[in-house]
Amino acid sequence: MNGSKSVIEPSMETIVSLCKRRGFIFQSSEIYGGCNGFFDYGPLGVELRKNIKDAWWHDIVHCREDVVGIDCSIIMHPKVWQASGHIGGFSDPMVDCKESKLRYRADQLFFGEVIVAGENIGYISLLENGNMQTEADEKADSLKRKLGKQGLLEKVVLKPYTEAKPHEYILIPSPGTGKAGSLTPPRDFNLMFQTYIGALRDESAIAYLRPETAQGMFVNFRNVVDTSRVKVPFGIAQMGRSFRNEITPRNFVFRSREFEQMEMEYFIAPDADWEKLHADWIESRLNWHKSIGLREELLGLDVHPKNKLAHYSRACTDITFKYPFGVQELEGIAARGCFDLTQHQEASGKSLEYFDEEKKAKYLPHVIEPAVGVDRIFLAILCSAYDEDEIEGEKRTVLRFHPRMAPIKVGVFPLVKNKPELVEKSRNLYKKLQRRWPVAYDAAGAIGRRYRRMDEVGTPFGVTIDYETLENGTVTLRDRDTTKQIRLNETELFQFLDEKINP
RNA sequence: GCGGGCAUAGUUUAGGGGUAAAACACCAGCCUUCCAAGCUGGUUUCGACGGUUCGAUUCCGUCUGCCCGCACCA
Repeated sequence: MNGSKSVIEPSMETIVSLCKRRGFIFQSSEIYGGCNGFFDYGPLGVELRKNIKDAWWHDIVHCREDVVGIDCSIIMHPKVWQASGHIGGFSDPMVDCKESKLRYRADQLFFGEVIVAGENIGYISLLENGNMQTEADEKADSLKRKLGKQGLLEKVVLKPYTEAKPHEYILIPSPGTGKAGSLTPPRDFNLMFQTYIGALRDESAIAYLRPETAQGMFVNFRNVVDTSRVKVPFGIAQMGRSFRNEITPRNFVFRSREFEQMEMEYFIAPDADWEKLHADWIESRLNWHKSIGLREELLGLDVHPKNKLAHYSRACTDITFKYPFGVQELEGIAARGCFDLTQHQEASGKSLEYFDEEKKAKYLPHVIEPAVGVDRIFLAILCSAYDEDEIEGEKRTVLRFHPRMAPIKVGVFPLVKNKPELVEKSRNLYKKLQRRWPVAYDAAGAIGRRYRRMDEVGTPFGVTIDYETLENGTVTLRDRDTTKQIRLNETELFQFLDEKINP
């Protein structure tokens, strides 16, 4: 009997099909053929999702003295995204080279016709720079010699790629490879989902769905400091939906266009030992993931090398998880310096400086940011919990969820359903349990079948009302992982469940 | 975004230019004193749109979705 630890590492196919079959996750808008990059959580999925979020909020906000929560609007002032850097390099039309896989800004990529003796013999292209005209004429000359053309070479007239005519896209060579035919037409490259505030589609009404929740904490830094008596070091936490338009959805809910983040900005003094604080948060977050049932041997750390850090980042370590499709980032813990507050202070013109009573000094705090995706944890929990074993020669599929995460905590069954006394007693117990936990009642089919149904959706406990219940009031409590049974009276049952289920 | 593969019931799959099938699952009933038992009955399927054809789920095209590489990304 396999009671303690999962050994199976399921395929994505297995997970996806289980999610569909048991109502954890459906494809969005499925009856219309699906909507790529979006997902719907079904009756069991919504419970698991809620358990993840509740656990995070409970452990990060309620169980700490130094963290408070906020909940910001998804649409914020467009200037927020200007200051954060999300609007910038990404709003211009882009050109991809299919061969070299390089991406260029269309307005920085120039091209020109090469005309010899009044006849077009081809095109040249180059990236914007100080002496492009000279470079262009050199390229034109070498093309002329390569093709062995005679006659007068005209000076190249350079135009940005944005002005190329549609028939020219396949004739213009890629600046990387020098070969024609691999450049795409200029395309708008949108990091963020764009929308309009108000009924009129006016340029001045452009707004964006947030691509991350973090900016909400920075923008509200002043408000929180002024109203909640927090003192550095302290954190502001938020969970909520974010949207990214530029990604390619892949790997089920791992990477989708609409996802839910749980983020915290932990503000510290500029002269604090940020490396130690960063390390503490990494350890604390790793332990948290273990506590909600992620398998230890599938968790890992990825320390980003200094030369690969984003410009606003001093250090970043990912907590990774070994998914069926590979080791991937689960949670990022970044030391972000004071980049964001500085940006918003400048852009808004409002002081975001914090006055430190102890130090008698004003400063912009630095920040440690643990940021994790709800959907990524969801998937990691499923992968950790999935197991197959054998009970008396029969194959069994079981989700070994931590009781705190299980969508349904207890299944209640009358041993047989054609004995009214058993049915009545179990309905009564079901109603009582229901007031405290999500529970399920099932009377259909043989008792073994009902146990297995509950195993497959990860219900940790089954309670069966049998003939002995009628005599002395005790019930059978069956454990999902071991399938062992014990007898308890009602008081003992509630006590037992309370200990196991609540953190 | 680029390249390749795939699309039949809730799931896994068979089939094939002429009334679409199996297993499991699910629902109802009977039976059942603890691990997917049995019996009876039942629900549900050719991703969408066009074309060829007397007739298309099957052949062709377009779209959508899914899977696998590469790129991008939390």
